[in-house]
Amino acid sequence: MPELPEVETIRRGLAERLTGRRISGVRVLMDKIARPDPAAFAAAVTGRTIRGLTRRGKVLVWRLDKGLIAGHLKMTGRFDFVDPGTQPEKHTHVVFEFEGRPFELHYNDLRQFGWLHALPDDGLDRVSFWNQLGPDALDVSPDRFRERFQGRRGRLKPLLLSQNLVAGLGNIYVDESLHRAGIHPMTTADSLCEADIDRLHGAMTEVLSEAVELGGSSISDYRNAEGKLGYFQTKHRVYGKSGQVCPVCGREIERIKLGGRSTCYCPGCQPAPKED
DNA sequence: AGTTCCCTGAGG
DNA sequence: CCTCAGGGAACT
Repeated sequence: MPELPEVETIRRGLAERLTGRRISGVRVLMDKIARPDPAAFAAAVTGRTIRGLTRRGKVLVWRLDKGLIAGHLKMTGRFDFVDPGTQPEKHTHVVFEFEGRPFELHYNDLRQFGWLHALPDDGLDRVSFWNQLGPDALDVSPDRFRERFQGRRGRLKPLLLSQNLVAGLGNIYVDESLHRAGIHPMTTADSLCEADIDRLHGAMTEVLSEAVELGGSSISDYRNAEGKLGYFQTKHRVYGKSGQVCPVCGREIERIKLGGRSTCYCPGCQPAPKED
């Protein structure tokens, strides 16, 4: 489940090895992963040199000398550097080869929800997902954050998950940010005062930047591009910890369903909002 | 605003 | 066998 800190960690790993490198060949093993279609993807990408990688929310963008690749890992997407000629694994869907054969890069995705989209330089704005993407969660000012949430009637958990308000948070970092801010996930945004929203922004910024520093959270099978684990999961206070004791106040962490997502919170640190 | 679907593997 | 996990699109 790569969210912002994991995608950022992967971005750094890819940038280190790929910047300045020329793609000599691409093999698409699962058609639906490569957009707009496998042939167009391979044609657009083959022979191109990678200038660098950027990120907005959970979307990775490879900047090429001509055109770009936008990619989304969804929950189980992974990039693996492997020796040239390595047999693709069961769930390897795209293989990149590079000039001089220093290594191959295998895109692996067990659930096949992720995608890689080859686009012309000005093409990102034509992808609806990009158009609707809010500002990056690590790049949004307190003022802008306040503007985006103030007065909204929805509950905070689904609002924070929706990428068009702020981009990059998933289930882990929403639960962790709300706990650090001391705000119950069912609270509606319009019931927060300015100071509450600022505190939420601060908590989110802290959680995300600490997670980036530790290389993200390795729960289930997340690895960075070098196959290494992240360590932020050791700092989780509520995510995946229902029934355990809150490290801050000692109350038992509870789990509810909200917007179809399992949601963990501490009833001590995050008191329930007044009834609707 | 809530539900369903996409997909596979893990766990009951 | 069933249910759950999850990001986001596409419904209702």
